[in-house]
Amino acid sequence: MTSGRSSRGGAPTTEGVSRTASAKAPERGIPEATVARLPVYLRALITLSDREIATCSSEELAAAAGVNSAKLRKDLSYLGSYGTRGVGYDVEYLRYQIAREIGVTQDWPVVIVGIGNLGHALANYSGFSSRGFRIVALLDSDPARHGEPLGDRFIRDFADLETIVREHDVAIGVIATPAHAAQDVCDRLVACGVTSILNFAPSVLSVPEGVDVRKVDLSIELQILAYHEQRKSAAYDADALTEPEIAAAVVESA
Amino acid sequence: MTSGRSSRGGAPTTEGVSRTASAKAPERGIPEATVARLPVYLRALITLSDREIATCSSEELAAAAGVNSAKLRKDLSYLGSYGTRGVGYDVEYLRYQIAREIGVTQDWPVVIVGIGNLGHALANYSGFSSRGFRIVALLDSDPARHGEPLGDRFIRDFADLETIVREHDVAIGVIATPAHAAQDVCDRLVACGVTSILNFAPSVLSVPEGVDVRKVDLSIELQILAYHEQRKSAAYDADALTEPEIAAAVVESA
DNA sequence: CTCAGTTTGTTCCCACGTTCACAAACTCCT
DNA sequence: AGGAGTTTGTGAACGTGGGAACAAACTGAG
Ligand SMILES: NC(=O)c1ccc[n+]([C@@H]2O[C@H](COP(=O)([O-])OP(=O)(O)OC[C@H]3O[C@@H](n4cnc5c(N)ncnc54)[C@H](O)[C@@H]3O)[C@@H](O)[C@H]2O)c1
Ligand SMILES: NC(=O)c1ccc[n+]([C@@H]2O[C@H](COP(=O)([O-])OP(=O)(O)OC[C@H]3O[C@@H](n4cnc5c(N)ncnc54)[C@H](O)[C@@H]3O)[C@@H](O)[C@H]2O)c1
Repeated sequence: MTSGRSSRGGAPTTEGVSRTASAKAPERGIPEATVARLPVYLRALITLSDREIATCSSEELAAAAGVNSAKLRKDLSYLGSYGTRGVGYDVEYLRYQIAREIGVTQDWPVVIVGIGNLGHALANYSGFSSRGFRIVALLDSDPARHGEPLGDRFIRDFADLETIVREHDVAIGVIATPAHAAQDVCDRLVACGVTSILNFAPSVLSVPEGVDVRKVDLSIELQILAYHEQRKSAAYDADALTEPEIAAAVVESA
Repeated sequence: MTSGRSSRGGAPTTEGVSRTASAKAPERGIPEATVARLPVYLRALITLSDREIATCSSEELAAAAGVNSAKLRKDLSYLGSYGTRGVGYDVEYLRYQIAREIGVTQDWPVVIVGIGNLGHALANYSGFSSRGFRIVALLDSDPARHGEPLGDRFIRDFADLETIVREHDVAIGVIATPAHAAQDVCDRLVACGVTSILNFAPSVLSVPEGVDVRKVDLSIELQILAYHEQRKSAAYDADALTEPEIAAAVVESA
């Protein structure tokens, strides 16, 4: 296999270059910004699919996904040429191609660690399973919680982690413990072979090379909103000046 | 002080321009990427402060925040010159300056709409109030939930939204309803005068100019992890096949 | 077949963000 | 005071991402 060549859109002239992808190695790598948008496109396509729409233009899909159509086309071009000029994209076909590229045609086993307020909400969340993720275990270190039924599972001892990860070949872990426990839990997950971590705790995790961490931080999101909110008020308040400049500005405007 | 120009990075020559901030108006604007990191620095500083550390270098603070020290210094330089060369930064002073810049020295009233699984977790979350955000109302459209006690509040009718927003001068709203209700809730929030929205529902919200929306989307985060996870396996699996080859591969594997 | 109309895939250019590297500014020791 | 050592603030190089614009590739009518 891998014989086809077929000259992809990428580097056209630099065919059988022998040097080992010096410095710049795009090598089928999709830009991170594009990867982050593919799930959005996928969701939009599923919506169109549910409405039994067979075909759509980049303009329509872009509108549904809330992005610029040029950006959408460029994003999709990284995956290949799945559209037809003059026509548009076949919804089902494109949907499958994006799902395959992201990797959600297969099922990903996931463990959740820390079943408190947030962990309970996550465990009850149906959007998990409907998008290719299967919760194989809910783990907590608190013995008082062990055995508690939740969704279609029971809360289990965090000490069982290694057994579970091995048994189900778990690659993705979710951390929903307090911040002070997060690094420790993270280390244990990594030690068991988990290589992707979604962290809800407000703490900076350090992991070895090859392990991906993404964080979801509510406080940060709110603080970003607060920053912009403050600037909106300041706009008519006092044109956003630093304190020392205020005096000077007053003089100028006079 | 200051006043002496000192040639800021921004537009130096375009001093007292009369045109209304045409097109490019950096005008003391802090880069978005920097704004997103300031809360992380703030958290790191609070940790240092709790440990009664009075001073820190950019190197130390950067390590605590999980970023490059050059990036940290550049980020801080947008706020002003709050460090001392040869010494470092005063923890308390810098902490206050960042908090002020973000706007968390004041208290921001927040409403949460949709008190289901996620809404309950958010309502119980202590990290809200400890970071300058005060939940002034928990709203749900389901009459069965009205009056239910939660944290130090009760769940109230979504219809009360306008009264509450006016009374508390709420600028920030959190949406935790199902996706199909999100746009409607968003419109109602905006109509009442809310200008910043944090959206947990997996849907694209459209808002008028001047309203900020940030989304937190668990599924997207997991799908991004899945993408990278898939590439990790593919690396030694089959060197990344092109589409036409997939069909062949599938046949082979059968 | 040809031509007009449509829509994709790609190129080009600009803006933004990251990192390096170094002068400027400070402390401390002699 | 002066010089060695330290650390900030920033200019410049580099890389990534976004958007306009257009050639290429398709459809369908005449
Ligand atoms: N609740 C929210 O809405 C919310 C929002 C944003 C972020 N967060 C963050 O998510 C995390 C969890 O929040 P929460 O409200 O669910 O807290 P919580 O205290 O309700 O739950 C934490 C759970 O983790 C368990 N735990 C503690 N140490 C553990 C360990 N070493 N191993 C395994 N389990 C352990 C505890 O037994 C508890 O059940 C916190 O870091 C919080 O800051 C929560
Ligand atoms: N539960 C999770 O862990 C989780 C994780 C990520 C994203 N989400 C998303 O967050 C949202 C909420 O999830 P959930 O699990 O809490 O769902 P849920 O069904 O448990 O709760 C939704 C709540 O919203 C209320 N509601 C419905 N329509 C409303 C309206 N028009 N106005 C006001 N309230 C209304 C319902 O009465 C219900 O109480 C969903 O969009 C979900 O996809 C949830």
